[in-house]
Order: sequence, then structure tokens, then C-alpha cells
Amino acid sequence: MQKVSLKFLAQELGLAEGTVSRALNGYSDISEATRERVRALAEKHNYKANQTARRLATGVAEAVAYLMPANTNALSEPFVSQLLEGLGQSLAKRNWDLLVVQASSTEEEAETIAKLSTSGRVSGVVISRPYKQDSRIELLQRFKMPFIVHGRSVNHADYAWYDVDSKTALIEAVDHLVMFGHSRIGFVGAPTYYHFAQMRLDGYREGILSNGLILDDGLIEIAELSDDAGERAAKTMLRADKPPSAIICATDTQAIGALAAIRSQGLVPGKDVSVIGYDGLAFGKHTNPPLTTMAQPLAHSGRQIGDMLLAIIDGEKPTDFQELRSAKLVRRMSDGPCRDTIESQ
Amino acid sequence: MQKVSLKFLAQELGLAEGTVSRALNGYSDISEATRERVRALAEKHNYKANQTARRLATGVAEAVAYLMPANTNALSEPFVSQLLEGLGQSLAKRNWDLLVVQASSTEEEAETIAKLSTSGRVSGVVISRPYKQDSRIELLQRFKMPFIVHGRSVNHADYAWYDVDSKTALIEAVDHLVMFGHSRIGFVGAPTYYHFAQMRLDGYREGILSNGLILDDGLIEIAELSDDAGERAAKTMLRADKPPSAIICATDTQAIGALAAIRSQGLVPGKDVSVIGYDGLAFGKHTNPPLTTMAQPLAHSGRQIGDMLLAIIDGEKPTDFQELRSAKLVRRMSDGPCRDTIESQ
DNA sequence: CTTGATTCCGAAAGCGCTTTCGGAATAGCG
DNA sequence: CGCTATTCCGAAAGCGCTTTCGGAATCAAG
Repeated sequence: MQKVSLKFLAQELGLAEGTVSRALNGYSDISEATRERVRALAEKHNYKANQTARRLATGVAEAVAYLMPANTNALSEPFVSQLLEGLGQSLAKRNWDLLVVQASSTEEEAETIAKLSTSGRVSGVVISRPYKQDSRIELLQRFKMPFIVHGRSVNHADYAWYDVDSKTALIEAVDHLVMFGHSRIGFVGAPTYYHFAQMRLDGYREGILSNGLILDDGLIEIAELSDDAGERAAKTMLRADKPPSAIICATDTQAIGALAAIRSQGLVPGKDVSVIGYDGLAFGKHTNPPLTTMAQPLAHSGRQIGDMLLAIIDGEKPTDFQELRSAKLVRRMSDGPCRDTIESQ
Repeated sequence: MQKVSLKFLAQELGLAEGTVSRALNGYSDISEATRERVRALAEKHNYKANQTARRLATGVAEAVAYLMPANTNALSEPFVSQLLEGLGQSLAKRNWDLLVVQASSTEEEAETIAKLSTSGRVSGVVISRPYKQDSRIELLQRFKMPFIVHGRSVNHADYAWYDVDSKTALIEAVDHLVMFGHSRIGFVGAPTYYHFAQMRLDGYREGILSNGLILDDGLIEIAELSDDAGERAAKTMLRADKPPSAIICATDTQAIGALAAIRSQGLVPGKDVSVIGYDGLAFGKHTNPPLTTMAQPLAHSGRQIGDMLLAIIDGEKPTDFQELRSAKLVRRMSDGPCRDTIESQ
């Protein structure tokens, strides 16, 4: 198969390479006639510009990278695929590439970002699940690499992010439970180096307080982001002297663990103990019982994040792109009225 | 920040660019002394070769693409992330890039492959879930693009693939059910343009026959790859005159739908009607009841596929890389002995 | 000390594309 | 018809790296 390059087209047409290039790229100094001629031949030979060469010449990478979160587990990953899909769609409009890169540790993440920035193979980056203090963000800023954070860190004033208002969502979850008469509401949180985890914890606390309940440290457990960890946390909570009648979890993954914990105590989730998760993962429909959850608008977040990133790469101000969405309560079967009519304090 | 290029290093060291390049790339015609000098300075300035330039010069893309399956749904996607993760790890060893590309339709997939091949931005491709006759495979072969198929098509003799023996797995599932006394075993299949779907259907049939049971078309339903479709299929099966006492599903996603269908009939899955899924998805642990399934060895498949692809790109024969793994039955709670002691035929 | 073999490095030619610059050909104007 | 403005294209210089080739310098051998 004859390699069809610009040179080939140029020879075939009796034109200069530069001319062919300009014709294809819509320069105005090419007559409609020759532009058509060029286009026709390119079409005929199914010419596709060598992207590598193009990138070198223009200096733009035409690619962005998604930095996979380090400690994902099989259960929380649906969100990764969804994000990837949306990102891909957004980038496809310009025919840009989507790279996925990963790092197993925090140091490795830093190095990965450095390499990404200096090797010039991407013109933008998106990262997920930032920590409260996130060195990745500082690094990206230092390298002047355009980026979007899927989530936020503590100091989120001067970069672009797309986040869901976890705090408000948690207040809402608490309110919902209180409305059902619950007064001992437990919280299975996530490690608070994650900013989202801190926000959810804060929201939980604020919700408790604003409803005139008292904060009980025995009702707060911090657990890793896995079903097993969620289960263990919920179990210790349930075995305490004054167990909660409802548990809110920082993630759906933990929540399904909590469901298991409740069942293992001979209790029935949704009746004896209510559970509300967070994320809105699809498989929550199929847990036992189906999981009530604060659902994030995952649907088109990927595409939106992609569009934001593209805009920033185009030179727009990152601070103009800070989207705060809100989660909404999706009631399934794991929540219900409090059993104890006499509120033993 | 001074852009640190080969030229910069060369000037700084009083060497020619080519010399620096060769030093860094381990050519033997560079003295240890200068090689060390070069390495030190490169290290100091954190030099990373511009990948784009490197690629153009060497002609190797140093990147592979993963073609995302067109119709994934949120529930079946964990396998995508896992695969991606493994692939990434494999490629990271060479510092290659992993691209993910997607296409929404079959035609688009063809075009995507064409573009991928001619634009020269990747040196290999992996595709998932092949059809029985898969035009993507033919295309890839025609373009002489190294690739691995995650799965197989009908004519799988002359390319590299990594697959799980669905057929045997299904026979095993049937055997298991028969051992429990089931004689009316239903099958919720997937669209048979997928090769894996055909294999699983074949396995089901063979299992039924080899156990001396009779094939009943009323016990076979083909459904899309979603929980809802699985639910509908199972429901029609259960409502028939002679409903099955056990149902095998082609995917876990469908199986959890089947679970729902059974419950909606007032029956209890695992007791009244057994269900066996296929895939071994992690969330099967949390369904109601936990799903018994034929588990695929997903764990390191990504890395393995990556290694295979790399080997092929290095020039090894694709046909030397055809891995057939076997699934294994993971018993959870959705299977059990047949209720009907009197086998009404 | 001369010769031939080694060792080590510089020079230069690309890789395939983009983009600037200048100039030939054509058009517009008085 | 002469002159300036346009239109349209060719030529050439990169983009940052790799790799081949040849030659200067060094070495061992005669």
C-alpha cells in the first residue's frame, strides 16, 4: 500500500506540499478550484495527515490525559468509564486523543504529571478525586498545564473544577432521615484527606446540628473506599451500646457494605436501620434492598469536563469554569421511618 | 522556564545534538565519561525527550489504542476499567501511551480503525467483544496493524486473541444445575452476533443435551446486554406454561435482571428458581441474593493482553498468542437444589 | 615511527507536516 | 494602458528528535 503523504498528493497534483497542506486546512489564500481538486484527491486516497508530524509542526499535542485515580476498586469504577466516555465524546469533536495514564502512588502521580507536562504529549489533563491539599494541582499549575479537576481541593479559587455539592447533599440526607423520625444517625465516612470526604463529613455534622441533634463521635466511622471497609465500619457502629437507626455513607460502595453489616446483625436494612449512600451508582438498584442514595449527575459530566478543558486550552480563563452541581436524593428501598417511637436519647 | 531540549543540553555541554541523543539512548559509540556527563545534566534539568519529535523521527508511535465497545452500559463497565488498568501497567513499562477511542456505531468503528491505522498515531490496537464476523478484525489485518482481540470471532485461527472458554463454562453451569436436580433450565442469551453469545448459547445447548435433557425453545430467550432486558426475558420465561426451575444468563448484568424478575413473580431466587450469571462481576456479591456466576479471570487479563500486544508489535507471530482461559464457578446464593421432586416433564 | 584498527564524536539528512514570506499572475482602477 | 491591489501558489525554514556516515583522534601492532 503506497503511503499516502502530503508529498504524494502534491506530486500527483503538481502542487507544492505547502499548498496542499493549506488547501486542506482551509487557508484563505487557496482558490476554490484547487482546493476542490486537492480535497477530491485526498478523499480518493483516504488521506489522513500524520498526526505526529502535525503535532510537531504546530506544537499542539491534540491530546489530553485522564489521570486515573490511584486506588480505585472494582466497585467504584463505573464512574471512571462514564467519565472516559464523555471525555472521549467531547474530544472527538476536534479529533483529539484521549490518553489514560495511571500511577499507583502519590509520588508516582507527581512524577507522572511532570513527565506529562514536559514531554509535551498532551495539552491538558483531568484529574479526579482531589485531596484536600493536592500536590498534583500545584504541579499542574506550576507547569502551566491546562487542567480540570473533577472535584475540588480546599483552595479551589484559582483553577477550573467540576464538582458536586457534597456538603449540601449530606445535609439533605440528614434532613430526610430526620423527617423520618431518626435521631441517631450514623455516618460512615471516607478518609478525610479526600476533599469530598471532608465535605461530606462537614455536611453530615451541619445537618445533625441544624436539626437540633447532638453530634456523637460514636456515630462516626471513617473507612476506606470499599464495600468491605464499609461493612466493618457499619458493624462496629451497630454493635455499640447505642446503635444508630440510620446510617449515611460517604459512597455507595461503602453503603452496600453497610447493608451487609445490617443484615449480618439480623436486622433488615430499610426497616430496622435505614441506609443512604452517595453516588447514585447504577447497581444500587439491585442491592438488597435497593439502595437509596444521593445521586450525582454523572451522565454528561465527562462531556462537560471535556468541553471545559478544551475552552481553557483555547486560552479562556480557568476561573471562569467552576461548575458546582447538586446531587439529588434517589429513593429506593433502604430508607424508611424510624422504628423506635420512644426516642431514647 | 527555559525549555530544555536536546539542543539546549548540547550547547550546555559543548556537544552535538546527535551525540547527546545517542548518549541518552545507550548507543555504544559514546564513551562512558561523556555519557555520564550527559546523563547528569539531563537529570539535573529534568530533561524528557519530546515524544512527538521522537515518534516522528523513529516512526514508531509508542502508543496503543483501546477501542471501547460501542454499547456498554453502566453495569457492565467495570470490566473496561480493569482492562484499561492492566493495559496501562503493561505499557508503562515502556513508557508507551494508552489511548482510548470510541465509536458509537459499527460504521464509525470501521472508520475509526481506518483513521487509527493511517494516521500513524498508534502502533497497536486492542478490541473487545468481537462479533462472529467482525469487520474490525478484517480491517486491522488489512492495514497490517498489530492487534489483540479480547474475545474471538468465528475465524480466529490467524490473529492473536485472549478469550475465556465460554462454551465449556456454560456446560459446567448446566452440569451444576443438573446435579441439583434441575431439568427445566432456561437460558437468557445475548444477541448472537456477538461471538461470545453464540458460544454461550452453544454451550448451554450442549450441556442440556449431554445431560439427556431436551432442548425447549421456550426456555431460550435472547436479550440485550442490560439488566432490564434480562429482567424482561426472564419474566416472559417464568410466565410461560412450563417455567424453568433455573435460569442461566449470558452475563451478570442480565442475571441481576433475572433475579428481579423472579422476585417480582413472588418467587425467591436461589430457592424457587436458581440463577447463574456469567462474568464474575464484583457487585454480584451484593445482589439479592448474591449471584452465583461463572467468573472470568479478569484480574490480570489487561496486563497480559498488553504484553501480548507488545510482543506482536516487536515482530513476533500473532498466532503464537492465542490464550484460552477458563471461567470458574463462583457459588454465592442464587443457586440451589430443585424444588420439584416430581419432575413434571 | 608508520600503518591499520578502534574509539568517539560532529555533521547532516531526514521524519511529514505547518506556516511565513515573497513573488508571479491576475484583477481593478483611473 | 500603466499602476497599484489582489489572488494564488512555490519555496524554504523550521518543529525536536534519531540515525547514518565519515573523519579526527587515539590506540595497539608491526
